[in-house]
This record gives sequence, structure tokens and C-alpha cells, in this order.
Amino acid sequence: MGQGGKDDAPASTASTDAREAQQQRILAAAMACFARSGFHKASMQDICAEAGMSAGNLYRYFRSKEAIIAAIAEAERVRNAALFERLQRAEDPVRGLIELARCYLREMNSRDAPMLCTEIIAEALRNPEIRTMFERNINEAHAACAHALRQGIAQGHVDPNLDVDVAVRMLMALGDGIVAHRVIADFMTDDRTEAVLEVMLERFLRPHAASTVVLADTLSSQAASSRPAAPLPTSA
Amino acid sequence: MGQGGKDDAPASTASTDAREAQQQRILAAAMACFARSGFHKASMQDICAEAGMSAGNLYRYFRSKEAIIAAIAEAERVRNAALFERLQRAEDPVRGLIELARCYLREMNSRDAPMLCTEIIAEALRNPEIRTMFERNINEAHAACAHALRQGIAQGHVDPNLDVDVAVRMLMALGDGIVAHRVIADFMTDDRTEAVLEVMLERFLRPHAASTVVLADTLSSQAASSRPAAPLPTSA
DNA sequence: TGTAAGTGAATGAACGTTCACTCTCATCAT
DNA sequence: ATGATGAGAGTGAACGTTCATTCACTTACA
Repeated sequence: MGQGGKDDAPASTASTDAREAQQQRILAAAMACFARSGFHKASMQDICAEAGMSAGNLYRYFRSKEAIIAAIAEAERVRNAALFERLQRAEDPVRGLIELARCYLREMNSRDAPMLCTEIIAEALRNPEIRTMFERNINEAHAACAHALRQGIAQGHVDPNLDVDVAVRMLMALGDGIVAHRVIADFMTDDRTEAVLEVMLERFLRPHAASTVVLADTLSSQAASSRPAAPLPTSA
Repeated sequence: MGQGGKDDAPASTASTDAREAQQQRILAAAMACFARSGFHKASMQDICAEAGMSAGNLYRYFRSKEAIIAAIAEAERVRNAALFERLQRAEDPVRGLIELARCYLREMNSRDAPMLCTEIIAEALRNPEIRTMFERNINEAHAACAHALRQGIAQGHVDPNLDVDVAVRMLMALGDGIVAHRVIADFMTDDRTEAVLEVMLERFLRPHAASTVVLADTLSSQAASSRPAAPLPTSA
């Protein structure tokens, strides 16, 4: 990312670069193994073999298996931040979300990525330490999408009757679910999936002519007026 | 399901009933353990302890850990069949799907059920044997929903421009995703989630006044005319 | 008394992690 | 030039645990 030059930074980076390169090698190997077998079934020996490295040496770069998972979480967070930055720059938040979904699906097109993503979710649900590692990622995604939606409401691009926080979580749930189902349902090609997804988001989010009255309960009206009840979880 | 009477079937069921009761006890214990720890981390000893039973005795009822998982898959399949039967009897398929989603969310309201559900999906993505066990469930769900949607299209309740197979998979993905996210996002109460979900399904599935032109590509038109390209997966 | 139900210690394999060790190579007094 | 030095890179056998599964055994009932 940062220092591109060769002889610019004088000292203390010559060996640090090599160290980070090794860490990256281990991370890539671990992601492949975790995707293939899950956090529990993938053994450190598997990761060592995938990284072409002995066990003893691997432990010089990561304190434990858990530390590797934490590093994966951080890498994912950084990668996602780029997606959300593009969303914030979008004129129309709905189009921005559709474009974000497109990019996300493209990134999740490999064989490994969707499996790792689903494994992370499953493990986060039950293991508090893993959940803590990825909670920041989820909260940042939620905050970015919710901000985009509220901005869209203010501009008239988005239905003001929507329960923003729940709607955002629904979209995140949809994304995670699609990523998983695409592994099983091979007829969900990029083209077909993106087309249906675009229709879904447009219809769901856009303002409606007050015909479908089902909305506007006490719940959603309260969410539209002031700050909603629970912008981010962790409390009651 | 079947034999309800007490003295109807004469022989060979007196001890068979006790055997099935034990199997159910083991299954319930296993589901709790799998939900708590995942398929790999939950040990047979854990399941034995949860079921109040020794290891040797448990193996008299299930040949292996995998056999327990297969039995869980079958139990889920039977339970889901009841939901889909109600869907088929619904006059308006959209309302039927909304009602199905409501029931599904209610069933997934416990602490364990969503975790087990997500664990199943994660494991099905990578383990071919587990995938085979649950593939029938997924295909039956897909078939039931797709049939309902096509019926709804014929009756004018559902947008005929929808790519039915992809749309169905999207709804299944949404359901699975919501179930998982509700564990993390405690603000997704039953009320708020059901309200937003109803809006989403209504807007997504209902026929539209041809204003949002985004649909009607070559893909979705082909899916609307005859049998779609891939009603069920497994092939190219 | 025979058959099904139930026990729990034992088994070998595999797990995450550690540790005593070798190898590589820049440094520097000689 | 040379060879001693020592720190970091890398190795792989070994550790104590835990795993799924088995089996010789006891208990309960018909």
C-alpha cells in the first residue's frame, strides 16, 4: 500500500517487509484452509502445509490459531471499507447500494470466499471471541448502509416509512444468504442474480405511492422521526 | 407422524416405541450440542452428557456422528413439509409466502435453532456428504416456493417478469440470512422484522405497472415462457 | 434364563502448541 | 582475507489432550 520507493525509507523496514510478506503468506494459506474445512476442522498442520512452512516457524508469526482468525477479520474490515467509501460517494444511495451489491457478489465469486464468509458467520453466532473479532466489521457495515439510507430518505430517493435499521440488517442478511446459496445453486449466475437483486432493491427501497399501506406502524414511524431505538446492538 | 393409536398396531411396536423415544432424546441432545458448538467441536461425549447416557449406549441407537446429522436432516425435512403444505393451500401465494416466513421466524426464535440452521448451511457448503443430506430439503423448499410463485403468476398475483428460480433462491437466502443476523442484532424483534419483511415481499413479488423497466431481459423472459433453464441444480 | 438396555474404561489417531535444534548470513576484530 | 559471533529464519519430533468409536461387562425385565 504505502511506501513504494526502493531506497526511500532508510532502516527498520528491510526485514519488516519480509516479515509482513510471510504473514500475508500464512493468512492466505489459512483462509484457503478455513474455507475448505472450517475453523475447527482445519488443522495448523494443514495451514503449515498450504503455506509451505513448518509448524514451529508459523508460530513465530502468529501466536495462535485464534490470532490468525483475528488477522483475517482485520483484513476483511479493511477490504470492506473500500466498498463503503464508494457507497458514501454515490449520488443516489439506492443505486449506490445496488452497485455495492454487484461488487460484493463479484468479490465473492471465487470458490473459497463464500465458504469462508459463511463459516465466519456461523462461528460468530456461537463463539463470543470470534464474534467480537467480526462485530466491528458488521457494525461498520451497518452504520455505512444506514447512513446511506437516511441520506436517501432526506433526498427523497428512499421510502421514508422504512424501518431503517431493520431494513439495513435485512439487506446484509440477504447479501450473506445469497453468497452462501450461490455455492449450492449453480444456476445463480452473476447476470441473473444481479438482475433480480436490482429489481428487489429498487422496489423495496424506493418511495411508494402510499398504496401499499402495510407500513407506518408505531414502530417505523418512531424510527423515522428521531434517532431509532437501537442504532447498534450490544444493549437491550 | 403415522401410527397414532395405542393398541392399533398389535406387535413389534411396544419396544420399537421406546427405541424411537431414545432416538428422539439423542437427537434433541445432539441438536443442542451442535447448535452450541458446531458439528466438529461438539464431541460425542458432550452429546452423551446432554442426553444423560453413556457413549456405549448411544452407539446402540446411532451408528456414528454422521448418522445423527443425517437423522437431523430428515427431521428438519419433515418439519418443513408442514410449512410448505400450508403454502400450497394459500389462495394468494404472496400472502402465503409472507405467512410462511412468519411461521419460520417464530420457529427460529429459540437460542439454538438459528445457530444450528447456520451451522448446517456452512457445513453443507464444503462437506459433500453433509450437503447431500440437506440437498433434498433445499430442493423441496425450492420446488414448493417456485410452484407457488408460478401459480401466483398464472393468477395475476405475482409479477410475470420475475426470474422465478433466482427469485425463489433469493427468498430462501433472505430467510437464512435473517435467521442468522437476528442472533447478533437484538433489535430485530419479531414485530419489526415481520413488518419489514412483509413490505419487502409485497413490493418485490407483486406485478408492477411496467414503470420500473429494469426487468424483462432475455433471461427473465425466457424463464417466464417455458420451463426455466435449470429448475433444480446438480448439472451445468 | 435369555435378551435387550446400559455402562465406562480403553484405543489409536489427530489436535494445537512447544522446544531443542540447525541453517543462513551480515558484522567485525583480527 | 578470515574466522568467530550471534541473531533471526526455519525445522520437525514430542507433549499432553481430546476425539470418535469399541468392547467386555453389568443390570433389568419378560
